[in-house]
Amino acid sequence: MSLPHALLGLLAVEPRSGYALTKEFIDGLGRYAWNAGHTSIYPELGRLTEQGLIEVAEEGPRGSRTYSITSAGREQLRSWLMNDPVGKAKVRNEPVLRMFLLTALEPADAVTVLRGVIEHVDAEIAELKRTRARCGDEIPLGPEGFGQLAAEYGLRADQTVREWALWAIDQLARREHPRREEA
Amino acid sequence: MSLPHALLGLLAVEPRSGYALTKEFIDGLGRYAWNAGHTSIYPELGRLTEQGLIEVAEEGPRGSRTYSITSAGREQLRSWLMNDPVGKAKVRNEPVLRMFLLTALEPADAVTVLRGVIEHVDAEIAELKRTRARCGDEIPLGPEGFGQLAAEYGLRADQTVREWALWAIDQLARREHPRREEA
DNA sequence: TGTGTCATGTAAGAAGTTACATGATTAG
DNA sequence: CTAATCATGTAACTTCTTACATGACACA
Repeated sequence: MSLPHALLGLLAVEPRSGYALTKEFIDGLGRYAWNAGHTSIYPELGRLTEQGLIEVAEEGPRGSRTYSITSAGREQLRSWLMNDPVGKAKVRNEPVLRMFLLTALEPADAVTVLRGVIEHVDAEIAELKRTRARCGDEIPLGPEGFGQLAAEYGLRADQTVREWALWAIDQLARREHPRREEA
Repeated sequence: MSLPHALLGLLAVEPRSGYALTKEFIDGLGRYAWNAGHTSIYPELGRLTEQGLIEVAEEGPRGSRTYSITSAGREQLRSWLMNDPVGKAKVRNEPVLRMFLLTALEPADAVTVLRGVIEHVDAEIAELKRTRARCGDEIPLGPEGFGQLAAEYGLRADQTVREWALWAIDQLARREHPRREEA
């Protein structure tokens, strides 16, 4: 269960409301790392507040509450990130699962899907490049820097998928050679 | 919920018992794509059997049942893979989440973690390369081919993480320049 | 005044994890 | 005969998703 850590991490970078955090999950973290809806986020913010790891820093217009991380929260986050040194963490990645299962399809079908994958990552790559161009070369500190590290990872991950998909198409084409008329 | 599809995919490649499927999740699919324990797998096999998507092909020694996919199951899998053309699938990847949250740490701490990440992927890369060397250059059909596509993806993904981590360390070093004595 | 976005919440049900439990077979 | 692995299962608990629900504020 990493949701509380994800929230602590986001709040460590910048205080935010539950609503803002939800949006961050939808189009930031959620794409590559961890997705969550507002119905998990709000109750979790309540629990973290009870535990003294975050606190309400400000109450705004429509009953909105801006949360910020406490020093206890920062310590907790740090110990989570520094201890248990990578490895046994759990992965649940549907796009990757789909790629792995492609071998169960007829090669021709698999190639069709792979072409779709390439189209999709191409669109994402273009978008990430546009974002990066806006920020220029220097990596700012704070919230922008955060997005920058993540965006760079996203870009590289997408490019890797792209190249792998091209390689896979080539492999599948070779397999199709021997028997062209198989149903 | 992709577990049933993951099971259909594995059984489409080769009939297996629940026990064998569980092992596949632990050291195959589970690392990059989708993890599941035997306590989710066995009940799901029951449900898939009821739905006629898989069937018991053989009963072995210790009450073991070898399942195989039915043609209905194959169709179901195909339509899942071919339709909804990538995109909105859900990701929940703890290792990646950890990487994203690194910006919330002191640069020095972040670098420590990143070094650990590099060590970890180095070990994994070495292992995958050994596996690939055993199989040689040609990609066999069937179960081995399946593992091969996945292994190639794993290798490329790990190498991407490795390079990104090096890049990130460099970025963090630059941030540290201006103020060396910050706590 | 009404449509859209902001902002939060509850509740039921599905899915997944952890702990517990059992017994067969194999290798030493 | 004993430990390890094979092989499956149940039950309680936690977590997540989906559907439902409400109201404030902004803009046209």
